[in-house]
Amino acid sequence: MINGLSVGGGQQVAQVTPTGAAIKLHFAYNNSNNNSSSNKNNYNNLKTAEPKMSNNKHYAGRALKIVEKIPGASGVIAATNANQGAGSLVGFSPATASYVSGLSRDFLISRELSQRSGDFLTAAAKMVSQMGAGELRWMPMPRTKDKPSNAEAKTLEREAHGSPENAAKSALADPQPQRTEDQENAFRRIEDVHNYAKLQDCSSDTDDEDDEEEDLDEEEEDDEEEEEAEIQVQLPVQQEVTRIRREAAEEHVDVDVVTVPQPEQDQDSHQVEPRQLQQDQAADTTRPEHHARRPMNAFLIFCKRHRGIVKERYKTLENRAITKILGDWWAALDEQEKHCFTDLAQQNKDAFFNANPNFKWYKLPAPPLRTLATRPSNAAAALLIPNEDQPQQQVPTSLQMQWAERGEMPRAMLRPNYFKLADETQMGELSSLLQVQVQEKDFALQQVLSETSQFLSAHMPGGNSDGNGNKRSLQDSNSSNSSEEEAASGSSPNKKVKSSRSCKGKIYQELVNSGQLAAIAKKSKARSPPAGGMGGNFVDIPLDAGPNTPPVSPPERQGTSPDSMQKHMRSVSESSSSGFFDLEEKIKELPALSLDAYLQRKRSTKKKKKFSGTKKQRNSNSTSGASAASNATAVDATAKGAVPATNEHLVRIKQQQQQLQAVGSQRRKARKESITRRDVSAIEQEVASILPLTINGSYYFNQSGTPKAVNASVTSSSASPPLSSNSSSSSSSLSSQAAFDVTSSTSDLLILAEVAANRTELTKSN
DNA sequence: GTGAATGAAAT
DNA sequence: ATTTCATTCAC
Repeated sequence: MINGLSVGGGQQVAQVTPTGAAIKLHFAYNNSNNNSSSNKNNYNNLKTAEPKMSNNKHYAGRALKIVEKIPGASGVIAATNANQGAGSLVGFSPATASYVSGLSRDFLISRELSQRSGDFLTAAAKMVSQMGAGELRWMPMPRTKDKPSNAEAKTLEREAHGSPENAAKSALADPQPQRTEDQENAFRRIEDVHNYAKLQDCSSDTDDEDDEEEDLDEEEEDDEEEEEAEIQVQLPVQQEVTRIRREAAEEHVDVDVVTVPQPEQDQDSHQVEPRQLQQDQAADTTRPEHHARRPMNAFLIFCKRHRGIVKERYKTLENRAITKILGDWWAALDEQEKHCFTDLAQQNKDAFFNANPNFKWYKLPAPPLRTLATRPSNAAAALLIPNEDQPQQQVPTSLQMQWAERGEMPRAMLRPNYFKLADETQMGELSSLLQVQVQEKDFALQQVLSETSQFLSAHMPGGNSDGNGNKRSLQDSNSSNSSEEEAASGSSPNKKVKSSRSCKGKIYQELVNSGQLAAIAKKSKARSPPAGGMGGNFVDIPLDAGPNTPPVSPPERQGTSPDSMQKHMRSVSESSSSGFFDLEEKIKELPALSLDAYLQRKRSTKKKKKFSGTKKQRNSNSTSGASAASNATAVDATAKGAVPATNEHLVRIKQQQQQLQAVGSQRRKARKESITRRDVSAIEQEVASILPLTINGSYYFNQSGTPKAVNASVTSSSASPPLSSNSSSSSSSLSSQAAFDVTSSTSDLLILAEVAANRTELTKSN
């Protein structure tokens, strides 16, 4: 049997929008684990089912999909008909193609149904014959999903039309169909579809469709019960099927193609054609429509810009703790300081909405949560990892993010594609159509690419320079898809270009050459003088400064640093793709605020507060009690064991801390229980238990005590003067403050983090 | 209440 | 493999 494609494999869908002009191809790769093992079974017998249609009119816009499954290949192919007779595309995944002996390896066909029905049919017939009717499936294109929970789009099948299909259906349904009949039926179906397409004139299904589709979402809602059973059976399969976006309908011209690479696929496929660009765009296929992500607000931008900085300094802090610090830091900023962030946020927002006029803050079913894997950073990482020399940890690049948005995109990038159009000869109008549509956008892209290619050829003697800028560009384009904006709006669907890491350098260079990066390059150079001495709060921190990655000197970046390259690339690509608003880049460009300045400020604030007497106490009750314990200063203890460097650091922090005190934001909510074991609170507790800290001028007490077994080392540490040398030590107020917020103040956090870190190290050493 | 970024940790 | 968390902000 054809066991199928791994469900997890990939999904590919070709969709033609009703309007003649609009052709939408969607290939989605289904990353999500395919859960149900049952899927396999389902695949084993592909059946053709008749799609149900509640309304013809709805149906009108809808294309039928033929889904095919190939052993070993996860690909699903869907063919849709354009009702209007515009064109329908049928895509065969390479794997499929190969599978079908009769077809050429890369056989992808797209054509207008009406005009080239013959070819289409022929191809279909071949497929059928090869695969057996059982393997063909008709599917409606609706993008409905039944539940948000199911990330995968589920396609409901609907009746294309007509009764005749039932027979066919039943036949097809038969698990062990006989070839001839099945084939016959399949063939017939195709024909019907074809005819239907011709007849139908759906002018536009857009809005209506949506509604309709929603209805469809509920499987059970369909009137026809009869088919229910079968549908359900197929359901799993359907799930796998990529959801096609309807958006295309809205945008007639828009061509959206998403390709999902299949593992096996060969590479040669990368073609330089515009389509790939398109593919990028569609990336998220699986996702619900609005996949554009909300624009980041000022704070998030700030976080993005500074998280790495904070993290670098407090390596041991948990991300959440860092977030807290960032929050606090943010709160400490004054309007002016915030201005650049707020301003950028606003710009971004404007650009975003510009690009995605239809974006709704709250959209339909919320898109499935992004999983770690799908997260921008991760996704990118995954992609990049293979080659990456340097892990890019820091700020997820915009590319990553974008990829993440699209989810599957990355893979697509990696594996060049899968969805190719058939030979141009065969493609006929399709390609021209695509090109036309894409043309404009591509143009800009092409320019950039060409530059890049030139650059490459000039500078990269290595095999890279294929001389064909296009290719490269195409690849790049695949990956690229940038900004959210694009995704949703489709405003610049085609353009997004992102390069896979291999091209980073090139891209970067391109950008530089093109002048887009010039500004950046300059900046970086400017920054190069490490001396940090900018007086104000702003610090020159290399953008990249990530916890692990040492700041990259400008030269490096330009030259070869993969990371930097990547980032730049990204930004470049983004910018080009997204209408030139490159948030990522802009964020990088933003001056980093000085953490020290912030700390300083904190101190002073604290002092003031101190004087004032009570501070805010927002503490929630946290129980974390630190045991009263000893007086030894934690710091010292830790210091001993700890790495020297850390020590100093610690000390410094202590001091700061002492002074800092006041800052904690009042607004913070009580901390929720943390799930993490080693979460900040835990750290705090430990620390507390171990050392009676004076934080923020007050001592922490534990109420309940249980000092945790502290490391011997720590304990052992002699009591040395309290952290603070100064005022803090004092005391103060044991009492009231004693209750420190569960969420320790940021400053406390910092200290605690240090301590914890040291402690950890000590432990290790022990 | 949601999700935008982030990434470790929990599930 | 997914969800939680911690933050702020805009809806």
